[in-house]
Amino acid sequence: MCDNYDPTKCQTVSEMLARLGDKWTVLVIMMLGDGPQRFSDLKRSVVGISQRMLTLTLRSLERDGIVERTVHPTVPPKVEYALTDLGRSFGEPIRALGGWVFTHHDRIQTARADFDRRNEVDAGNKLIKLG
Amino acid sequence: MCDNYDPTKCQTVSEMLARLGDKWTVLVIMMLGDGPQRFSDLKRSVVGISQRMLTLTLRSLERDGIVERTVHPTVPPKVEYALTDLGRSFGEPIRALGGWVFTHHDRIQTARADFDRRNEVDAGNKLIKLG
DNA sequence: CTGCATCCTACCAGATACTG
DNA sequence: CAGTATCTGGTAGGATGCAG
Repeated sequence: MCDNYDPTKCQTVSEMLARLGDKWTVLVIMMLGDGPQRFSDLKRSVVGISQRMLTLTLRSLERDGIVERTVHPTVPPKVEYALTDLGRSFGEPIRALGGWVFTHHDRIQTARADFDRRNEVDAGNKLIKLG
Repeated sequence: MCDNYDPTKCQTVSEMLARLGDKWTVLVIMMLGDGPQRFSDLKRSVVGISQRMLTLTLRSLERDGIVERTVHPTVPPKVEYALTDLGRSFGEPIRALGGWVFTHHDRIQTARADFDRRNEVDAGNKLIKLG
């Protein structure tokens, strides 16, 4: 894909893919798709995420211009996160990918089951050979 | 996204995203997009990949039904890897994502530069405060 | 409430050496 | 040629404690 393109851009593609690959990024983006959210709201809705990971994830997304951070200098502090235009447009290809997995979910599952079954058989054969 | 859907499928979505996130999967899929390739061909074309990682990557993709493995029982051994139909169709959303990054590459880069610049300034302010 | 710093662990990529 | 087996360093990420 990157053969006849700017290698710098391919670098960025890899980076964004790696970003998507981590456990939390997509979940956070999806949550923010419903509208701006406070830090603790996100912490609650993205079940299982640690404070640290939420902070790190949001920082990365903010740096890439996907998410916008707004601090209300009140006490107690209130910080809101929202998708930028860029972030919203990023959601589209992500959803496309999610959609693909949904439609092909069954084929993937059966492929895995078949593979695992074959491997068990192979393991059995190996045992026979060894015995 | 997964709110009103089968949680099992969402699990699969996460898994596939994680798959995409790793360093080599997408590269391998792209290489195979040009047609079937032997193990050592892939090793050569996917620059920097180790034997071990190539094996692992191909096994995962084979398990998910993305890649098909054909052994020719000759000597020396010859093993060919090819995309399945599922694999080829998987390429589409991936390309869509790659395309998105390409088109928005500049915005991402400037967002990052801005963010980093702001942070340097902040760091400077902190130092002033501390001094 | 938000978020940084620190510590600690488990896991994984990479290198190397060996096998059919 | 196409793998497997084993070791090791680096890192992602959770838990905890402190601060503004």
